[in-house]
Amino acid sequence: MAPTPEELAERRRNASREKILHVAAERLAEHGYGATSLSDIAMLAALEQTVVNFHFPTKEDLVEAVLRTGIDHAKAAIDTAIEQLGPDASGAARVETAITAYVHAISDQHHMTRANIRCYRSVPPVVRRGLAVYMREFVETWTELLADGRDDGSLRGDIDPPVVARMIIAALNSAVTWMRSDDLEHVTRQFRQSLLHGLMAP
Amino acid sequence: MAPTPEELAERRRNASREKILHVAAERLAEHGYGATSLSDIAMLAALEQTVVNFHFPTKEDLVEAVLRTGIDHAKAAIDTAIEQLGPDASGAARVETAITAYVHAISDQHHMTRANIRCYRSVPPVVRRGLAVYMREFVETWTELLADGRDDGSLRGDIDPPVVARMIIAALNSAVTWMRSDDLEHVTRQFRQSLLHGLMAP
DNA sequence: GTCTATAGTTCGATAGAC
DNA sequence: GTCTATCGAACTATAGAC
Repeated sequence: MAPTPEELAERRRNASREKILHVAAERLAEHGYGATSLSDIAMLAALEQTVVNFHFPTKEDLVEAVLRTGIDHAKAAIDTAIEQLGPDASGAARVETAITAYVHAISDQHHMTRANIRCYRSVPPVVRRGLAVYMREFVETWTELLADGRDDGSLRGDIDPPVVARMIIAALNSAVTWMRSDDLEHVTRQFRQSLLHGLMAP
Repeated sequence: MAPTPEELAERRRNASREKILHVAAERLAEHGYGATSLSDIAMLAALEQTVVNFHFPTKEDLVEAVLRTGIDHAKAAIDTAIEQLGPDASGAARVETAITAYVHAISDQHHMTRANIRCYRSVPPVVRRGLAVYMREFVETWTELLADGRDDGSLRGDIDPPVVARMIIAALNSAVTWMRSDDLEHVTRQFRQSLLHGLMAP
């Protein structure tokens, strides 16, 4: 059955919308919130600036959509990796897997996740409030992993999960600033070793 | 001897300049670069906006001065603490001391250091370039501490100092976002234990 | 849905009097 | 050194034609 004119219009609308989200993520990840204007995004998407405002009434709406998707992708990457580990894995093994999965998720080509890491703190308060619940859930994913490991005896008994969770996330996030793609495996290994086994000589 | 009119003028100039630096640091640390206008700073300093431009020709000049001082303070805090440790301390002991000193340096009331942590990534490229050499030195301080510890056998032999240095700095920096002043000692202890001894159960 | 034109802000920076 | 007045640039958002 041939698509109706309405269907064609919707496809075109969605195509523009997706294109905008994609280039916005690249631009936000690369240049940050303040240095990303709607005109820049429109130009990179080969559109007029007003078209961007048509799809996203305000800049805040657009940025929030990008960053929220970035959080979802990171969370999904971790969840998937842990599921593949099976239900009998220790807490320590799951934390190790989560570290690997997350560092991979923030490497090149995951623009939305990188945009979130780069821009979350510099975005207007309205946007941050809209994202707060998703970020909280993300932190809680790590907190629960750590608490499970502490309770099953595979992790130290004296760690404070909420504190350590935020420390780990920040440590891993820093890699977006300086990690190159050919460093990925090396950096991931350093992170796993340092965080799980510590810096002290055995 | 009574101060000459020139001396009085200079004192007044320096007082305004210091006041501007102080309130700018508070504002930058609290609201970030994009949400800090020269008018805000002027208002908080009980001055006109043009006076700010008199002391600092551009916003970039002002922000760079604040952030540079913040880096210097952090570096000085670490150097002082390590000196007090004496020349015979192991690399591991020095890293532990540096962690404690740095977390204290980024707690409340150190507005310039907190401004640097909060704003370094969102500041215009010109400013970041002006600060790059100081930041590099700061990272190298940590890199050398880690390399010393690795070489004297107190730290693991397989750590990659530049990678781990940046990881540690990011991990500690994250505390500015969520640490409350009554958490200071608890958080510092968690950081030291997690980073030095790892998360795994012994 | 997209384009042209423009309204309406905000902000950084400058000129000149005192 | 500080104040008054103002310029000019950049950007978000809206109105209306097609």
